[in-house]
Amino acid sequence: MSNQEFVVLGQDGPGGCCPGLLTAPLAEDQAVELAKVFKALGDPVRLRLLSMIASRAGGEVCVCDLTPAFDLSQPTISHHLKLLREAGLIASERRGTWVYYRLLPEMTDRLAAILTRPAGEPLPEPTEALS
Amino acid sequence: MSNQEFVVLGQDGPGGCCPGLLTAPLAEDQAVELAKVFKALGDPVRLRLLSMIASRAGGEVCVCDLTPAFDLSQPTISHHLKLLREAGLIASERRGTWVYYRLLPEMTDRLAAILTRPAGEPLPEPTEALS
DNA sequence: ACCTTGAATCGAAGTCGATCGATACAAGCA
DNA sequence: TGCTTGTATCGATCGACTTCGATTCAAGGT
Repeated sequence: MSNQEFVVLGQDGPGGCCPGLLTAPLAEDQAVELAKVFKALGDPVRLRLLSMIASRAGGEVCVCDLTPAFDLSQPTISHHLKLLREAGLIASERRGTWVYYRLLPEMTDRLAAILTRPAGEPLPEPTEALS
Repeated sequence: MSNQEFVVLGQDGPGGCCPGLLTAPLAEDQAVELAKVFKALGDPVRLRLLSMIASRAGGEVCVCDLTPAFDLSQPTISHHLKLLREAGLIASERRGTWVYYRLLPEMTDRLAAILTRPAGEPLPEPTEALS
């Protein structure tokens, strides 16, 4: 593990919280960081992995339970889990022979906040059919 | 326009709303559909485009205002706008010589809901440092 | 020590995606 | 009609991504 690059995202200096994406033009740096996380979510396999991990009672899933749920090789699943981990969406812990993954809800919370518009958005026309 | 494929996402049969991603294991079909939208968000240029469109007072932006904001060719910007449009995130309308884009808040609202966990999530350990 | 099982890493192969220049299409104006 | 400007499409290039088999690493058990 040398030049691996993990997503940290903003930190929202004390006082200010969640610039928003839908309210201000989003600086290039923030766009690059955010895109990494969304890119991690932009694959059906990873979405299902995340969903299986997040929805598990107890909050943890053994890789040995995830791998057989897909028609993919074990290295491929491991690769996808690594991408989700580097995106800051999940964390892993080894206990004995097995490795357990769990959701990092801070990241999904942050994404949800970023995609939420601040209540009374003007909404130019209610539902004018466009292209 | 023949075999273009636009994302419609779920429709949430009458009564049930927003399965959630974080609460249930997410079926393969839904994962494929959702992944298309997140993939559209998984690029810094598209995130900035979406942000510029969404945060614009009046709700509309002319392409002629978007293109010069990037160090990219006009066909490239047009391509990114097309992907955002096919993902159901924005819509376009031609008025005379110019084409205007606006946000489709239904999709961002849906994504925000999908990423929101249902209030009292157990949260196994408060903040135990993992890998 | 050796072997077995679970998981990660390592190349390699094939596909997908971002970007460009060239070109086509749309709309207004001379 | 032709010219000009704004936008979309086309075809090609090049890098990134998904997937695999083979291998390596980690931990236990014999």
